[in-house]
Amino acid sequence: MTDSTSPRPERVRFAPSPTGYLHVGSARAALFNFLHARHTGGKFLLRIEDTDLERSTDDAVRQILESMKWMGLEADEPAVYQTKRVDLHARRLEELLAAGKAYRDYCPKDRLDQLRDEARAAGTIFSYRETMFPAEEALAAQEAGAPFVIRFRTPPGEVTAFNDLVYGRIETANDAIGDFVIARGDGSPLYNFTNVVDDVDMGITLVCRGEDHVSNTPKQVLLYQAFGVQPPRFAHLPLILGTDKQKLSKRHGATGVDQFASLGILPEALLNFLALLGWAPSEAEFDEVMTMEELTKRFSLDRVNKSPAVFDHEKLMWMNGMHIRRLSAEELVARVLPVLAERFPGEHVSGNALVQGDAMLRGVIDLAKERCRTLIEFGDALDFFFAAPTAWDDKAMRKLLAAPEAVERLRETGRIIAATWEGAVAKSGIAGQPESAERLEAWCHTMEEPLRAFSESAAVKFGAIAQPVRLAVTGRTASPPLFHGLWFLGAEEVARRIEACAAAAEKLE
RNA sequence: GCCCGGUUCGUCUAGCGGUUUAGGACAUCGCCCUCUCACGGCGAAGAUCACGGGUUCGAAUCCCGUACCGGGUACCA
Repeated sequence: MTDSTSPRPERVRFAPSPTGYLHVGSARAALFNFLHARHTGGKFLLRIEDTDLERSTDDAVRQILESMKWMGLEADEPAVYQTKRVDLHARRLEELLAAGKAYRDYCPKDRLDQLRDEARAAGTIFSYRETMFPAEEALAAQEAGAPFVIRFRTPPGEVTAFNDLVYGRIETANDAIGDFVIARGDGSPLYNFTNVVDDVDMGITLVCRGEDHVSNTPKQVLLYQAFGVQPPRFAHLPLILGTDKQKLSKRHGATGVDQFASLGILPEALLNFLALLGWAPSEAEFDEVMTMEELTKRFSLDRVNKSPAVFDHEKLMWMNGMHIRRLSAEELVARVLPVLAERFPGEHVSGNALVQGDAMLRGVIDLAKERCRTLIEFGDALDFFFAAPTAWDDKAMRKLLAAPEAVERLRETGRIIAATWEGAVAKSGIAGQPESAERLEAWCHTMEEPLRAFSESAAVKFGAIAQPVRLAVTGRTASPPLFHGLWFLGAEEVARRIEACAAAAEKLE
């Protein structure tokens, strides 16, 4: 069995241009490179392509680095900054010039535009050749010290091809490529050139990047040939689209890695989701929720799809919930705590009267983990632990507590809870802290018994007893398990909230 | 315009000439679990495999054309 991607340790790189935040499409390219490197036991490198001084910013560099770190996709070697390698680029440029593989082109811009227009009018592709600018004019321009660019002298008549790991063999006629510009008039090198020079210098063996680069690839292959080196292998990745099948952009919602972080998305969930956009393991049925270890083990570039994929935000949310539930209790607390601290500032988060200490916090967070799809949602689900409700769901109030006998039943329920409390503590062996889930469980059962009895004697369903209490205590009809919540809140607080709600119900109109 | 690429349930996908009444996942709907909401379990609905021609005993799978979508067409990356 020959596997084209597993045995040889590969040196790959992620090469973003720092013109903004890290887009999820780029993040996926980074991820695929990372997975491939790990899968083959190779190296994952980072190169900042900042040769466009107009658009590159330090802030973008910082932001990209931060996002990469957040995702855990850190490079195995120090990041390479292209602007710091001007000497190397200049040297390579001089080599090409000296070998006659590149030349100074003096054709003025308006002349170029004219040629382009002519080609378009004729319905053919425009590809520049040095013969298009008469030699004598070029000589005159040179002597006059006119501006020029440096172009690669593309061998005419040939076909340049490469075998893409994803798209297969792609052939391009050199005459459709033409003599492309590799350096600006001021001598600063351009993308296709620096890309090749640096990939050669960094010993890159496989280039994996977005599909928008396929048309650049033949030019790069030509450059590799000009330098007399074997081109790396190539793998291009299909684009990520929005729900309207257009290229994913800001108007589709979050597109930046940093935005997903602040939405309460776990990096492992984002990565897992992104991995499954355009790639799938070989089994027809498999658990889609995977760790990086599992992804690394199963990942293979030759199973990447050719067609673009729509970014399904709903599925990301589901996957995030799955990853939240798979986190250990300690890990979960560590992730949720900052969210809670920001949402409920001050002494409330740890050591206040309602939620005391980390053990309490941990217990309370655990109550919500099955109902939260993002870290942010923990704040929504647990808000009543940090402050008593100031208002109760109006629809529920009218449905549950409109009748005077219903309000009286709520008060009676409150009295039963208060009366049962201490006995339940004693019987369950639970003290001030939730030392064990078993004891808390026992406390809940002991508390539940007399309320069950009450519902029977009152000839109402148990829900008719529990729901009003839930409403009183949380302000809502949906919450984490009621009895667990009561215990964390404490007897006095529960009593206070029940009375406040009952009083409000009486004023209902 | 020209060059290149893509097209399987709403979405992500499995499928590489017969094992397919096209499998799984998200979302949707129903049932179960149940103090609510979730989680979990079970089930349903959902794809004339873009369309039209071929090749073949046989095609979602191979070939050609058309349509639609996308990428590129820079002294950007």
